Amino acid sequence: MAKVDTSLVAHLPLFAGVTPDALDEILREARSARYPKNSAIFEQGADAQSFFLLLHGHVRAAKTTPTGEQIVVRYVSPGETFGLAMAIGAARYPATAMAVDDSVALIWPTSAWPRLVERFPALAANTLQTVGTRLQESHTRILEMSTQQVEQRVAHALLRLAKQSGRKLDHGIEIDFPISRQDIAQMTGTTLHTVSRILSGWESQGLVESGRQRIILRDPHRIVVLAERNADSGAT
Amino acid sequence: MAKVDTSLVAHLPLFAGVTPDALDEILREARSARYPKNSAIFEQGADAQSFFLLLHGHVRAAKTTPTGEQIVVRYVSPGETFGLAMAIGAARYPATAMAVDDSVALIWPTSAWPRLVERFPALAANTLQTVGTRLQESHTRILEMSTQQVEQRVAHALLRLAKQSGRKLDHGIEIDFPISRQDIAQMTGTTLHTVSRILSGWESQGLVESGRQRIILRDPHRIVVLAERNADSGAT
DNA sequence: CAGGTAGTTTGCGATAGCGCAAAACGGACC
DNA sequence: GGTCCGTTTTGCGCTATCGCAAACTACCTG
Repeated sequence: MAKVDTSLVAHLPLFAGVTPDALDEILREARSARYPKNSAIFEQGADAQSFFLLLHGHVRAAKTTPTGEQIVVRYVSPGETFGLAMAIGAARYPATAMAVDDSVALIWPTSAWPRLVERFPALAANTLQTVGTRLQESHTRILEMSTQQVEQRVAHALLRLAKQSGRKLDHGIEIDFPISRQDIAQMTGTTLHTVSRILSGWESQGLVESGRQRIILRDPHRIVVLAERNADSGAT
Repeated sequence: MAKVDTSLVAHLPLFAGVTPDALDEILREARSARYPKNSAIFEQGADAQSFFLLLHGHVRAAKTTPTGEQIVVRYVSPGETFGLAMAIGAARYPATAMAVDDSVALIWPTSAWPRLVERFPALAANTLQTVGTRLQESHTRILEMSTQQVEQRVAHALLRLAKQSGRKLDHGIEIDFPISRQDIAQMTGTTLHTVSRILSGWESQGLVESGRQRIILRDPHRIVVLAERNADSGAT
């Protein structure tokens, strides 16, 4: 089993308060794997045999309804964990994970979790923190879906993506993994048609520049204004 | 400080794997308080000085936008914790908690949490479990808001309330705390008007019986059917 | 028991956004 | 360099749901 370089992960929130020796021991239980762009990492409903720490790339977690509609739960960035079904005592994955870019992740067998937590209680505390934060974000998303119009929700979604995975350009911020209109629709609870219309509108105003699975925020500041504007304070 | 009866709480998930002695020690750090119906327990944005375990009654957690709109995050039932801001490392409460019925809760100072977790790691693991479950539920709610029509969402919401806090009647299930049309609207991302129309419709079909802050599911089974029917499989 | 307040019902327009359809576009692969 | 497939754009009609307004009703209070 290839040795994982501790220095790459030691600073992550997951390992806060874990001694180097302990970290070494934790990493010895992991293996790493490479996932090519567009490959599935696990499927919703499958046995949760592993949990993951993303090292490189980007992963999309999506939930599917019985009728086949999907929503994007989140995009995972390097340094974040995913597939933590055991954290909620679930035997099966509640969502599907797919690499949207060539990606590399550390993988632990789910069965190792109870033992690791027992030996290193900080792991549970740290994981609680990140899961709690995600719960928060989830509630914010529900609030937005309940109270805002589609345009504002799309604005918020893009700003969040830019913050989380934005690559700074000379003039603007580019979301640095491939993302389609459909993906954005699935993050905001709308349709790809509506997203397309909105982006077209923004493009003609110089707010964004976008193409096939590619979005650049050309004027983040004005997008922030859009995002915060409440529904009725609009055009004259 | 009044002694809390351990036998009342020993079986709760929060204390799974905690020895009676340890439980005793944990409870010694808590006090209990009574909250009359419609009184605020804490306000969104206030310093998170305490966390809570509900013993009796029902508590509504709601989040408010800058513009004053509200959503109901959840209803807390006896045996559940709330106000766990520290779990996510937040210094302020992210929502407002209000007793919807005369309620009693155990209260720990937030400052006690790190010490308790250190002495009793099972607390962190157990809390992780419940927070994880809530995250799951949150995602389900987002999925519903994204893919279902208002009527289905209301059906799901009522069924969930009935399961969580339903009182079985001779013929039907009554939600056993006061809940308004507005509350249901805030759980499902719609308006009280639309909820009222939907309930009126259901009432005329004998699905529910309802009045001022009171709802009885008279025919849960048919409501399940409504909830699961997808949008286009409707009337002829 | 009268009056007031908070919750509920209902009608009636207005509209944001959906759903369908078709065309344009851009890459990737042969 | 041509072909093919997935993505994006755009038009157009439709409708679920909102928003406002007004009337109604149940309960609480004095």
